Amino acid sequence: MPETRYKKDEDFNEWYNEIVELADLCDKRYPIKGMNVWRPYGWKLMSYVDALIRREMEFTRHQEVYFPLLIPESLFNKEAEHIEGFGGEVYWITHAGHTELEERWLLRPTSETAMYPIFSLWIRSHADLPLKVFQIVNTFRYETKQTRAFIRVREIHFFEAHTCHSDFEDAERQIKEDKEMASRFFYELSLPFLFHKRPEWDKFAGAFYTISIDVLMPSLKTLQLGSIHQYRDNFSKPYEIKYEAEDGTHRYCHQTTYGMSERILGAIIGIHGDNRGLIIPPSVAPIQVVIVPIIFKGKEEQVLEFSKKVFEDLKQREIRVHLDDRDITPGSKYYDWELKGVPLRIEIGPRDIEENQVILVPRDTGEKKPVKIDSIPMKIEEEFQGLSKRLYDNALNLLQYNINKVSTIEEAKNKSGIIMLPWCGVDNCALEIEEILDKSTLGEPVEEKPSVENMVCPICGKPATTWLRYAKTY
RNA sequence: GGGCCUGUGGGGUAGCUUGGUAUCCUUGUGGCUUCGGGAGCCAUAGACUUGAGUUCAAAUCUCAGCAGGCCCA
Repeated sequence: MPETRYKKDEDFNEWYNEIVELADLCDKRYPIKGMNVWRPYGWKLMSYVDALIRREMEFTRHQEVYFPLLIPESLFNKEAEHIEGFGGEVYWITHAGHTELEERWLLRPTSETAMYPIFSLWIRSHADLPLKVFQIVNTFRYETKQTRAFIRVREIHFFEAHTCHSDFEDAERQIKEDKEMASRFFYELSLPFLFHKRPEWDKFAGAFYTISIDVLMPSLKTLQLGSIHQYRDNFSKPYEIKYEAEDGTHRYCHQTTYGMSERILGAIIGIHGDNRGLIIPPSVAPIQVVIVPIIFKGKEEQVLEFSKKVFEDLKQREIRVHLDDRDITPGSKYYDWELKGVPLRIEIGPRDIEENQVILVPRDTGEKKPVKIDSIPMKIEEEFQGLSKRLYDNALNLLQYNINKVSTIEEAKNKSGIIMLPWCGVDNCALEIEEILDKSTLGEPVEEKPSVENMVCPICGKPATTWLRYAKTY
């Protein structure tokens, strides 16, 4: 039984490295660290993830824009904390052609500083608010640490939504909408996640507060898949994004952002995959159904014709279907498509044609199910839902099983995965816990807030004000 | 930020200690027979990470760069 050289549960890191290239997602041979080539299959997968994002953006009335890649240094420098936060990982352009530039330009590490001067031109009155735009672009961060395909890269495939509001309350409503959006979106991808209010010392550079979206990888490290930021008026002041209110006064906007990246692929690969390859949720699978004809000598025509009929029918129903008529053995095709994570396979051989049926095989269970020709579309729908549900449930088990709610350092030391401890609210206490446990702070739980009544901070012994989660992170 | 390891056809490798001849598997291409879980045969193509040094001679030894992987902060 051919499987990956490295096993997922034995050496997750190596398994991950192996599979991203085997499955034709990317090519890591490009000679710049952290800049990988997207291969057609990987890019297609990303584009379906993007399509899902665009659908959510449409649904929540955001408009797509595209801002320039280059930002002049003077614009970037307007917000002090922001520069501080990103300064060390910015790529600079100092020359153009044969001349040295008078003012340096930088490659966007994110687009606040490109967008906001323009927002200040666009927004005149309260009638222009809320402004809700997004873009899906490449951003650049000079990573000095170890890079990893889709998880830590230097050229990031980045989704960023930016909104401007008349006041703090309206910005808060936006954040509520973002959270609902995230819940729908990640459910479609069968990825259970946790929201965290990030600690003061780890929030986005310039934000009032930051909410992270974290998933748990099988390595028991968490992977942050998204960020939602409340900026309040931290950016609108330096960038002068003001509007005239109904009463004629001029006020600064309140802003939010929501960002995600190709790390979503990292999570899909890492969480759903197995030792045979990827398992891609049907919602984003480049190929949702692959048809493998079983061709016997003397019956080639018959089998191919029948297969084509099924293919055309499914195509008309807007199922992303592929007919694999390559001249290689069926078994070889099975392995191929399993590696690429196609959620459903249909086998069609002479025996099936006689029975007026096909064989349906879901990627995760591998169970072969005969299905009468008329009920194929219905069964496919059922199998898609079944597969998505199984992926979700497995991931949810992994997550829930590895959240450890404890009250003392001693208990915490014996646990792996995500640790929950009571916290008094003082930064230094949490930082000390990070040190002792050798984990990073994820933040406070956001959705469900378990009671901390009678709980004390395990460091200083003072009454706890909240729970705080810690984990090893990517 | 610090430390360790690695770089050989498209992919995976042998060879490196002890300098001289590059091994095997897979893949690609053309052909014939096959096809319900990686088919067989024949023919054919394809590599020593880059630079400098040592040497009659470097895949092999030394140094540096680039790239990849691991561990620690």
